[in-house]
Order: sequence, then C-alpha cells, then structure tokens
Amino acid sequence: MELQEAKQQFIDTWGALGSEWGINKSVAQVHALLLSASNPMSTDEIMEKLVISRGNANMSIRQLVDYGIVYKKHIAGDRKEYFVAEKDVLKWAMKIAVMRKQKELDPVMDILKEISKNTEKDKTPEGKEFHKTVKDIQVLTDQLETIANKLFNTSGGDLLLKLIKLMM
Amino acid sequence: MELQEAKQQFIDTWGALGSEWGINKSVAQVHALLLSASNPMSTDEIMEKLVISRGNANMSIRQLVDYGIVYKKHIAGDRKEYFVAEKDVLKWAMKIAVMRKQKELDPVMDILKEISKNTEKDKTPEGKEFHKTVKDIQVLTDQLETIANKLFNTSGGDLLLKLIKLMM
DNA sequence: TTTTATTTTCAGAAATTTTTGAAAACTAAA
DNA sequence: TTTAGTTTTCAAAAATTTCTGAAAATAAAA
Repeated sequence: MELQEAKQQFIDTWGALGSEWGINKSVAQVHALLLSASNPMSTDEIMEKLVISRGNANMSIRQLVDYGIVYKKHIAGDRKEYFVAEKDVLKWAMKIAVMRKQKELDPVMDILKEISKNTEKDKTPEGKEFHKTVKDIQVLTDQLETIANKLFNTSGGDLLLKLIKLMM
Repeated sequence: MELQEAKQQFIDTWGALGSEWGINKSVAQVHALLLSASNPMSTDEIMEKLVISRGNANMSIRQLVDYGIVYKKHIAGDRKEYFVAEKDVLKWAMKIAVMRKQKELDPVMDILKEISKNTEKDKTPEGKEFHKTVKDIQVLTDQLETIANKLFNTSGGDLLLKLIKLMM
C-alpha cells in the first residue's frame, strides 16, 4: 500500500468514526490529517487536501485548537498560520475525554442529581422505584468517573499497563 | 417537584444526551420512558406519552429490544405486545457499551491494524512517523479494551468499588 | 375461511446538521 | 496612512438524519 493511500484511509476512517460518536466529520478529518502529517499545515493546505471550504476548514481547526489537541505554529517570515496536532495519543485522548465529560456528561449528571433529590421524599411505590433507577445511574457514573480520574490524573504513561497487571 | 414532572425531565435529559453521543433521540427517550415506568407499556402508550408516530415508536422499540436492554412482555388475554426495560443499570450500560464497541469501534480498529501492517516496512522518516501514530492509537485502544473487559466480564456488581479501593 | 387487531415497512416530508462562499474584519508590511 | 494577505463570520444552500403516516404484512380470534 502506498503511504499516501494509507494516510487517506486513516483520514476517511477517522472521519466516519467521529460521525458515529457525535464529532463532526470535518473536525475528525482535519484531526486525522494533522495527525498523519509530518509538517505543520496551513489552512490552505488543509482545504486542498480534504477538499473542504475555507469556512469549514477554519471552524474545524479552531475547534481542535480550542480542545487543546492542535497547536498553532508560527513560521518565521510567513504570514500564514500553521497547525500541528498533539502526537502523544494518551494526551489528546485524555483531553477529548475530559472535554466531552465536562461539556456533555456533567450537566446531565447535575440534573440527575437534582431529580434524585427531588424524588427522595416520595414514598409511593412508583416514586421509590423511579428514585432508585435514577440513583443507580448516578452511583455507577460516579464510580466510573472515579476510576477514569485515577487513570487520567496520574501522569505516568504506563499507568494503564500497571493497572492491567494489577487487575489480573 | 411532581413525580410525573421529574420523569418527564429524566426523559428529556436522556434524549438530549443520546443525541450528543450518536444515539437517536427517540430511541433514548423510549429507553428513558421505560426505565421510569413501573409497568410494562404498549406501543400505543409509548406513542402517546412521547408524542411520536407509530413508525418511529416501533423502530425505536425494536432497536432497544435488539440491543437487549428492553424486553417483550406478554400479558395474558391481551393481543398487544408490552415492553419493559432492563432495570439493572450495570447490565444495560454494559450491553450498550459492548454493542457500540462491536458495531462501531471494532471495524475501525481492524482497519487501523491493517494500515499499521501495511506501513510497517516503510523506512522513510515520513512513513515511520505515520506508522508510529497509528500504532500508538492501537496500543492505547487495546489497553483500554483490556481494562474494560476486566471490568465488565467479571460478574460481581461491586467490582468497580473493589477496583477503586485497589487503585487508591 | 373471513374478520379484526396489531405490527412492520418505507417513500416522502420535516427537522436538523453541516458546509459553502463571499463579504467583513483583521493584521502586518509598504 | 494605504495596500495586500489572511482569517473570521454567517446567511443561505446542501446534505444528512429523523420522523410520519398510510399501506402492506402478519397474527389471532370469530
């Protein structure tokens, strides 16, 4: 397989996966393109490679920069801005996970907590059953969150490996 | 807060969360409705409560049944089919996770594996760098999968708690 | 069998999301 | 300044996804 062909497949696959998980296809493709690039790329190069409009390219890049998984890179004597992807997989995977948790999961958990509180005093069988359902979701989420925090907030890159051995 | 109001908020919140994560809003709402119901519900009741069409209700229910997180329930002397949600949170959360992994993640990982193999022999700096990027994603994914399998394939419901203590 | 209740299907409509592209807003050099 | 290169914005168009509703299929009762 030709290298360029392999890179293209990586970009396409990544874009499709993003779509299925609620990440814009263009955003995922720009990310994949920068991940597979050896050099910083300008907006024009990204537009050309992915065959997308300037507006789309600009917005997608900005989102990735906001996520903190793509960096701006200044090249001396050039007025254009260039972009580079964070290549440390654990680093960017963590950032995406933390960002989505904060933005999408945390508000939901807050509401569930509120619902749980507001149904706590309901003594009807129906009320008690519903309260338990909501409470159970909360407890499981809290536990998973605790585990995720442990995994992520420890700096060591081989934490996962250690954990796997620990669990054997 | 009125119990019915709390349930409605649960349904709305769950539907919105689903949308953000690539799960159809109606599907997520039907799931939430059944989770919050004390009794089995018929298609007509679901249509009425969520104000959705018969086609939509039917398809959403079927998808949940296919996922294995909603069960059909026969009521003697009644021709209608009724539906109940799996109430054990760990059970349904696991089923959703396993299903999405198989359907959406595994095929992507297979392709990445193939890309990785096909770029292995490329000795150019560009080829080596790209190969490493893909390989790194694979390794991290494999590690996370191993951990998830350990968490999920052990039957004990308090495994998470044990693990949390273990990691302290 | 025929009738009646219920479920499933799916083409088209509606809603939502994504993308475009050109104008406006910047920014740095001349 | 003014000019030229670059980035940002956003209304409208396009693409995609979701939903509807009525007809077809299925299944149980008469």
